[in-house]
Amino acid sequence: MARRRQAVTIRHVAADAGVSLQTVSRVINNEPNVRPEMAERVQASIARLGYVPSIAAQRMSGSRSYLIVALNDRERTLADWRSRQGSDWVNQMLLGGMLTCAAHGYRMIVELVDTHSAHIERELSGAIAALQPDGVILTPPHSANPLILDFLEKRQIVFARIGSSAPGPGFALSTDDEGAARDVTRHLIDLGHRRIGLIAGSDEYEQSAWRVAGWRDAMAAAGLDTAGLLAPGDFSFASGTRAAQALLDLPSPPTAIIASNDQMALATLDVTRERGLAVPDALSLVSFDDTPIVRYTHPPLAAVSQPIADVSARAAQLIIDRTMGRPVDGEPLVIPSTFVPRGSIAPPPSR
Amino acid sequence: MARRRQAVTIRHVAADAGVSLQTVSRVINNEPNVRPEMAERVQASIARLGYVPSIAAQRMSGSRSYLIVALNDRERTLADWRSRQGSDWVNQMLLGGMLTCAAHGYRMIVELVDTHSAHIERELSGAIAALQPDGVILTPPHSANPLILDFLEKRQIVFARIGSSAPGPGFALSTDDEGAARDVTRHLIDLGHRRIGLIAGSDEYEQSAWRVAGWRDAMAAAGLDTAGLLAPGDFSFASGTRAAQALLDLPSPPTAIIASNDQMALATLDVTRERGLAVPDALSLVSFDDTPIVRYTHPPLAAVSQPIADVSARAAQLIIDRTMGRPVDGEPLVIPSTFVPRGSIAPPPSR
DNA sequence: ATGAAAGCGCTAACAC
DNA sequence: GTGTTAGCGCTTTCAT
Repeated sequence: MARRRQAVTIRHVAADAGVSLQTVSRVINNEPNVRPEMAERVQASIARLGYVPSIAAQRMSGSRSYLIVALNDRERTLADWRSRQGSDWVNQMLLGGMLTCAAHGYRMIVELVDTHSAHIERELSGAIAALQPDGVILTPPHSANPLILDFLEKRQIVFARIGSSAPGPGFALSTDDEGAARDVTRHLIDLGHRRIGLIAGSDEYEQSAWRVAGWRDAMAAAGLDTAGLLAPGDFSFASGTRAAQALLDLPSPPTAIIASNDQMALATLDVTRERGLAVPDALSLVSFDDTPIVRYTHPPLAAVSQPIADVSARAAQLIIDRTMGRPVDGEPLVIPSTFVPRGSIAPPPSR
Repeated sequence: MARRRQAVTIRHVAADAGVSLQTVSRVINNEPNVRPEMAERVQASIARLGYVPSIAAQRMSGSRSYLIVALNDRERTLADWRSRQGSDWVNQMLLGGMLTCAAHGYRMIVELVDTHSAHIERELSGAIAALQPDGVILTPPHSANPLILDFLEKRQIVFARIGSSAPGPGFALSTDDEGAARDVTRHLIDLGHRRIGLIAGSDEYEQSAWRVAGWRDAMAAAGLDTAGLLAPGDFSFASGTRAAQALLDLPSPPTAIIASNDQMALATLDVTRERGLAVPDALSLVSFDDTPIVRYTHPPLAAVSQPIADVSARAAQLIIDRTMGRPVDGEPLVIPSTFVPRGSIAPPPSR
């Protein structure tokens, strides 16, 4: 194996510029107490030699590690990747996170941790100890896992919670799921729907409750009853099938269904097909997530699109700013989702 | 900002177990010259204290960095992520790569580098200097970029080339695109097709030429002419549209078209729709990649599915083995693609 | 404003 | 088999 030694070190730069290591270090880190002309000379040497600091060495000396860990749920992420159903959550997270990180010399590194693991603290602790990241971005359902939150808070690690709206330790960033659910429900009501069913997501996700709340809210505001119209689900296709069947078996079935994610919406679409129910003529259908495939189903599904890339970009930015010691607004951040109407919605069938 | 110091270091373990640092180090790295009972005692201390080595420190001392960089083309990857067309190349790469890495205490870290950049060596060099990875996994088109290959070889960095079949520096791993193209073409010929068009991919990708070769080969073996049936493309939707139009404008148009990727196949599907050509009755259509959405088009597209997860898992394994000093077979590796027949293929229309 | 010294956590090289 | 020493590349003290 090749001896791996840094080709160009701070020492080379210092020698080349005729200054001390310290001065070079100050220039690299934009620290004060360097005369402009000195700084310029050092910069020239850096450019000439093609010097890039080793993040391992920076980390070792007690400074930043320039690493941000994005913590995703192992089970769910792997299931998504294996099923190849086009879930692009991780892609969107990387899109926002990596670009923001790159702009500041940071790297984003994806870690999979099982939120149900009995040893979750050990797993997390291991990842932290090995990587020594400057910050951690939590994604649902980790964002609401008290074991993880406590651990990070205790260790004083800077972190962000994506999909959380509560204040508390760590930056909270959410996508206004309640508002989105309310808007969608209102949209359907405006189309003339009176019985609108909701297929809920897993309780483990905070979003699930918000979506239910938004739907309830809009229904109540319109004076509509929700009794029996809430079907439990867990984001899986199978649970979507069960929920859709339950809703459509109702004595007075809904004329519109909102599914809390795309997989359950696809399941619902399948159920309607089996029953010979036309979408959107006999049943309107809306989903959450807006993964790529819902644009290709027949009909394409109207969906709530969530700005995951924006959210993860903001999360990374907050962590970087905080790490750099810049003043940061720690208030919970809400980045609105958008409703994308497509062919799966229409006025209810006239009786 | 919180002072970031390792909570438990090798020193704590050594003290706890009553041995020297070196012995602990040997145990961590599974090195010889440690009596089983000693090793056991050390392991016990490690477990009790929850010790995990800092990879920064390991790197610093000239050992492994436990990092593998996966180098993807910046422009194309970002375009895929932004367009949200369900391209799951990166997901599949992470699936295979991350799991293999994790099994050996490694991490995979995605880097985006523009293969066309004038400063590509500088970009690469910066990433290497900052991260000091133990190995690099090249993806197309980087796998065939001589600037990158030379750079890595010169620096004696262990690397793998995904999508390359030529021997040479670095491990070559490919998916038998030529064989897959041959099989698909033969499949169509067996269905009765005589005029089979091919929409080629970008020249920048080695795969493009192989797919053409496989198609040519199968056509020749069946005594069929390919004159005029090869349409250039560059993997983009727009190029697919142009290519499909050119093929279908032929005096004697093909009864089947093979597109070198899903986007161009989708474009072809659109063109057929505009022209009122029924797929598969009037035209059979096959694509390469098998991204999630092609299962949801109407009709769903038959496609060549490539084992990206397997390939990246093998690539990571090769790098890790080599880094660990284990004997490794450096021969080019071929992991076959599989053809997934779906509703878009049928016998040609009878005249 | 600049430099010198010490040390981060770990492993290579060398003793014993 | 085990321990000791030196040093990786950088930043943090603390001098000057």
